[in-house]
Parts: sequence; C-alpha cells; structure tokens
Amino acid sequence: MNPRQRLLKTADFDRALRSGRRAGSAYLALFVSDNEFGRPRVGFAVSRKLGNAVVRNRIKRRLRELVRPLAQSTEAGRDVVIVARPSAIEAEYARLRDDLSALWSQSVTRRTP
RNA sequence: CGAGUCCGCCAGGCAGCCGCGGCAGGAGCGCACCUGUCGAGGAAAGUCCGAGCUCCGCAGAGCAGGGUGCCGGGUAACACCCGGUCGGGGUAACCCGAAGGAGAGUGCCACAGAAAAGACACAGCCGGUGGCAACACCGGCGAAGGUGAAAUGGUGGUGGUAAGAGCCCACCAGCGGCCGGGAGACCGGCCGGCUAGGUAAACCCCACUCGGAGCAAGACCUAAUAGGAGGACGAAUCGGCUGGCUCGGCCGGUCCUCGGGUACGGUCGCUUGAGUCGUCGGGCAACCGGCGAACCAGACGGAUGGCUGCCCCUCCGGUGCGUGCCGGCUUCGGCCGGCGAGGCGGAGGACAGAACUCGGCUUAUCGGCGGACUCGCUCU
RNA sequence: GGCGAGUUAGCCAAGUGGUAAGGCAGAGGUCUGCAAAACCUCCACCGCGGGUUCGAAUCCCGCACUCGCCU
Repeated sequence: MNPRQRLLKTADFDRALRSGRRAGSAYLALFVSDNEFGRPRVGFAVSRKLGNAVVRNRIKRRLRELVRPLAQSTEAGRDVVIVARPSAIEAEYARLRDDLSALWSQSVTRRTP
C-alpha cells in the first residue's frame, strides 16, 4: 500500500476515532470520517494487549492485504481506522475477508447523509 | 543397544498468483511507471553490564554514593571469555561457586539454654573446716550441663590426678616459623606452642574503579511576534545556574561583531564496522597478527509479506485394497488371529520481528544434524 | 525506542532479618421475638523462581505483570 492510501497523522487518527461513523464485528471495528482528497486513506490500530510484536505485525499485514483491493475500488474521500479485536488473532483468512468487506460496504461506500 | 556429558551448526524446502521498503538506471521532474539488485535473529527479546558516538558550565579537587572482589591471561572495555588454584556435587565424562578481610572497630545472634562472646555467676565434681544431718564457709576444677543453627578445636587413650583438664601422647583440623616447588592463587615436607564462635548478599575496612544524561542524544533548514550567540574589559558584595553536596567554575554590567530559539514539519545523524568470509602463522585456550576478497536491511503509523498447491518431519485414527513375518487349523485350494511397513484421512512444525552501532550476560525455544567423551549391558 | 517506579487477604494498607499490625467487606457465634449496633472467632504459598543466612515479606540475583515520564 503506498503512502497516499495510508493514514499517517495522530490528528487524523483522533478525528476518525472521535467523530467518525462506526461499524463493528467480532473481529474488527471500523471508524470512518470524511476527507478532502477524493480517495480513501486507511490506518490500523492493533493494541499491545493482543500479543507480542509478531502477532501484531501479522494481523496488520493480513488486514493490509485485505483492504488493498477495497481501497483501490473506492472513489469516496474517507479516512478509515481499522481496529483489531482479540478474536482477529486466530481468525481464518476467508472469514476475515468476508467480515471486512461487509463492514467496508456498510460504512465506507455508503453515501454521507 | 541403553543412559548421560561437552562442543559446534541449522532454524523447513520448492512452485504459482498478488504485494512492500532501500539503492541504481531508464522515457519528461523528488510523488506515480518500467527494469535490475538487496532486504530480520540466534536470541533481533529483556534492557542487566561494558564501550563507541553526541550534548551538558569541557568533568579539576574533596566528601558522599555506586560497582567489582581467588590467581594469571584475553580485550577498546566489562560484572564477559580462556587457562589454572581452592571448595562443593557426580561411579564417571563433567558440572557448580558474589571464592578479599571477623587476629581494626561497631552492631546482631529470636526461642531454647547455666551461659550467645564477657568472663564469671548458676548447677555440679574434689579436698579441708564446722555440723548428728540437711547444709554453710574456704580452696581447687573444667566445658563436661535433656538446650541450640552455632558452646571455649575434634576423636581415641588400663597416660595422668584428690577431682579434673592439651596436663600428657597419637591422628585430624587450624595458626605461626623454616625449607622446597610455582609467575601467582596455592601445593608438599619438617618443627613449634597447644587454639582465635557465626554473620561483611549487616554497617564497615582494604584494593581497583566510576562525572551526568542519552540518537526522543544532537546538528542544520523554512514564517511572524518575543529574544540569542561569540569576543574584549571588569567582577568587592549580593543574587542566580550547575551531576547529591562543598570548593572551583559559569552568568549579571559596558563596548564591538554576527544573526534568528521553538512545530504532531523536512534534511542530516543512519549505517564501512574494535564488522564479515577465506587462508597462513603464533598461542594449551580465550584471542592476536599477516595476506586476499566482497559490500551485506536502514523503515519512521514503521517494509522484509499474504494466499494456494506439492514435498519433508512428528503424532493420531481406520481398516476397503495389495503385500511381508509369526502362531493356530486344514479336505493343501486356503481360512482365522496378531504384529510391522506402504498407500488413505486428520492434526501439528517452536521461540520470536531490526529502529544509532558494537562486545557480552540473562531469559524464551517444536525439533534436527555433525564431532569428541563417560558409565552400564551384550557380542567378537 | 529510551528512562523510571511499584506488586502484602476480595478492597485500602502498616511492617525493612525472628509467631505478618489495623480498617472496610465476607463467614460463623453471643445477644434479640426478628434484625441493626456491640463483642468474640475465622479468612495470607507476602507476584514467581533461585541464592545468602540457623532463620527472608524484609538482603542479593533472575523472571513475570502493572503504572508513569521523554517526541
């Protein structure tokens, strides 16, 4: 994922987490807010409580692979923070994929009211 | 064959599809595209030591405080490593040890016990005097006294005595002296007088050693307002700053010169190094030296991967199939039971992710490979 | 990434070498017609593992966990 698609600043994270729309499942929680770039930006939040560095990195790498096709096919300007929940550690890849695309279409692709 | 010890090494492999970061080159540029190339570990971990590097009044003296602690060597340095000494454990290979000083001082040693360090008292033994006796007084005696973790060296003695005792003798431990060996820790022998509780991971003494912080150190660049830096001269007092404190040091005032602190910003620091590999030589070894070769991660919401298939290793399950061995039955066609391997299905393949860089230590870890050695059993 | 502090009963905690105070909560009992209050009793592998010591919550070493500070 190239830097244009990533969410970088702490302020952007805070904006999405505080004022954004939310969608959740057993594995993940998404926080979405609007941006002015006309393309989505994605950031990940994986708590230290989920495991050591190896576990956390594996979660982020799998989520990054899953979110890449979704982000490339989305035209809307959205900042998305994906928070991993504890059950995501042992989740099967196909289940995680279905779960994320469902949450994505719920919260990101939907028009702003 | 079984059990075990030490040393070294590895950390699943291959393929397909889709991706990421650095560097170099390319068509039109720092973002986007293409090509090439490189891209986690033995512990990258914990941050427990030691260094490099950077800044801080340039680290100077004293006090306080910390660290280390058998000897010799290695090293940039170390609390690490190697070789040895002593002590402990193991049948052995081998392993473990914060291993200076309690004959400088202070403190503490609960309970129990006569007594816990001071030498006696208490209890007791022996002799004498008094008394019918219980006992009292005087003198001698030692470590013996149901304790305790520890009791005035220990054990033994038809030695010795009024009773006893290193009082005497033998051996062992300890101390001192002399001789011999060793670079030293220390070891061996002889002689002597008979002897000094433990605790220093309690304070402490001795020897050596340590300034403080840390790459979020620190340097530079771009905007406005407030303001700074360097040099010279002068500093009596006072005030302020500064590793914990003191001294010392620095700042304050005047003049001259220069020019912009600070961002959730950018660039540098940032990876060529006490490094790696090969080879030769020195050394028991740790390690050192010579020669040669290659350049081998540098991210910054943080890359080094995701998914699928096959193979490999381990474990489990099941008996439809072919097949091997053993036992039993047989009308010699086979049948029944058990075991092993293959094919089949399933599960598992560790601990763990660079963040300034090295040298160590410690901790985590499914397993596999190679070498040297010890003990037991068996065979030749 | 770096630096620092702390773990004692369910909760708050004292203790700094010699049987681990106290308060709240909980359980049982006395009292009462029943309760409350009061009184009595009970409730601790001192985070874990080693070591020093006769003896460790305390001293030393190693781990684990929790909480802070620095951009």
